[in-house]
Amino acid sequence: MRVLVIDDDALVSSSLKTILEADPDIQVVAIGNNGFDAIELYKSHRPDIILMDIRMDRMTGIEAAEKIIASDPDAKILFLTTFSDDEYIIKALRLGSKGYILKQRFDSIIPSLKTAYLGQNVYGEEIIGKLPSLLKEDEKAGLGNYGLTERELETISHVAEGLSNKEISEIMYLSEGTVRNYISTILEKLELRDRTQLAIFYYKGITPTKSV
Amino acid sequence: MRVLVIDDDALVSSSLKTILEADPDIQVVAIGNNGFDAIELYKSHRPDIILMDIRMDRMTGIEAAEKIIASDPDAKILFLTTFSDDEYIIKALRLGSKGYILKQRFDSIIPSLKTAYLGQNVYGEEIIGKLPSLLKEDEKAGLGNYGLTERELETISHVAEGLSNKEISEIMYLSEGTVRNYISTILEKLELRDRTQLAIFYYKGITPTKSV
DNA sequence: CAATAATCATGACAAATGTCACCTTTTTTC
DNA sequence: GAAAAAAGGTGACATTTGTCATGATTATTG
Repeated sequence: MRVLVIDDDALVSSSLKTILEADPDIQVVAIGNNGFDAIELYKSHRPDIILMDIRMDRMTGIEAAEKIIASDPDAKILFLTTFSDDEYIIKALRLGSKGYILKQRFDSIIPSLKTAYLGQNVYGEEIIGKLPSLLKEDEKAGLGNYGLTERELETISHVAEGLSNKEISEIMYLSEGTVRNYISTILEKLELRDRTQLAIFYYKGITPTKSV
Repeated sequence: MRVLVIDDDALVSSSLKTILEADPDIQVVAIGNNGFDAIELYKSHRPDIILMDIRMDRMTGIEAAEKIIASDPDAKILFLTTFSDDEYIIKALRLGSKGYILKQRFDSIIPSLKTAYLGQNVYGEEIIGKLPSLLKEDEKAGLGNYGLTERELETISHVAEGLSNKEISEIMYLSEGTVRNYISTILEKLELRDRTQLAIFYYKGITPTKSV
């Protein structure tokens, strides 16, 4: 099985490579750091399956997957993420991608890859638990465990890039006040105190206030 | 070889376990998430070697190592870190620990462990390059690539925990104004703009201002 | 159709943050 | 021993941030 690994964290992608290649059935044909890499490396290497992070700088894994599937509808893509966000799950499912795993379950990656290789869908345990309610609610409120909206999610990613409210407002074509309001409600929903904790949460997946 | 793995990031520690146990010579006897765990688990399991992250919540790997070595001078400890900080290298060397690796070089961990097990010191490539200049300057300016002082480093770790200036000042027994001054100089040294970028830098090792 | 949710906006206000200038006391280093 | 660096501090100031109340518009859903 020839695998393409995409993750913007070099630590994660290199450790994935090591873990995967410990299995004789698996060969990591290339490693990329972003959505652009994913598209290019898929074209040039034609791997059997792509193992890709959802959240990455600039182009998200979902966006990259859309483009890859547009060029090859049979592409098999397995997503990884720290941020257990329902919105992404639905998006990934809609893409017709081969499944969705959480990063937390690192040791289940190889069996999941093999299952996906056979054309079967794979979901992490947390996902399976949520699936019924997700399907029942269908499109409706597919906006994450924390009830975050589309725009709020976008805002978070910019906070996690270290941008100021003003900068975010310019990028998102909003007033600075709106950005402030968005962040205020995000913080309330996530039970965080300030943007720094939000950035930490984004990357670490933990809420500092709860642990302290 | 019986190994104890300590890392506050569950993703890292679980993937380390997977990587290490792929080798028939290695057995991971326990996993811990912080310095306290390290001390307790070392006592109860008496592993041949400890593989430990340097930067962790509350107690750093260095502090934990000090305590472990105090109780067992023959303890073998291999450090991991993302933050390639000279200050830590010197501290680790001074401890008489068995070496120092950077997280970046994930695939070199097993050979490094085996080398350390034999009682030999191990250093990552980046360290070897720096070693001469470090030794030449001896104690002098062992304060990191960015010229950060001891207290500044401490302050950074608290910012990365999502604490406010006031909270940091209470923990460090300083006035809030001093904490603000520290952070101000840290930001200047690291060419960052605010504490959120600092937290991002701490975890990602990149400076948002430079990349944007 | 009515209710709800999402999106976007203002203005006002308090609190937190970051900067600056300036100062003292120890340690370290040359 | 003088100079420099580290550690700690104060007060003032501008800016940023986060909160709140309140309101408008547009989709969406029951």
